[in-house]
Amino acid sequence: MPRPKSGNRIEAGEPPVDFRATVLGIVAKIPKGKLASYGQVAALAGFPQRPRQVGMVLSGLPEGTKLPWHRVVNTRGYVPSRGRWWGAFEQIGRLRDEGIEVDDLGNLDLEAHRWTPRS
DNA sequence: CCGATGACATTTG
DNA sequence: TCAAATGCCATCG
Repeated sequence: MPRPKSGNRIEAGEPPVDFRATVLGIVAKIPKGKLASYGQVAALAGFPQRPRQVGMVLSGLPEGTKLPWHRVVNTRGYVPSRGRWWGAFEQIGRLRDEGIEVDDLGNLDLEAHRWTPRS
């Protein structure tokens, strides 16, 4: 597996941090064509007050990750940074492939595709 | 150890 | 309605 260049925080200790693992688990459960906000995922992970750390976890995701992290957006309803970030543009294109309406800026209709977990 | 930063959220002006 | 300020917690330098 690729060894991410220095700067990848995921291996910065890489302890059994359930937070990271849990968050990734939640993201992995997001069905195709659905969207979830950071606060949503954080809350499902058991930490309703830690949306930022969720972003940090996703920021350390390896390039070959299978997690549909691109389905995780903020409450505003747009993909991270609208392209300011390293690879948002490519992920935006993937969202379109999922059947989600996304414009070039990464803006999308979160409420229209809001993923709601059921007990 | 302490200060600054951050793929955010929420509240106030 | 939009823009700005504040809060929360973890990681980085």
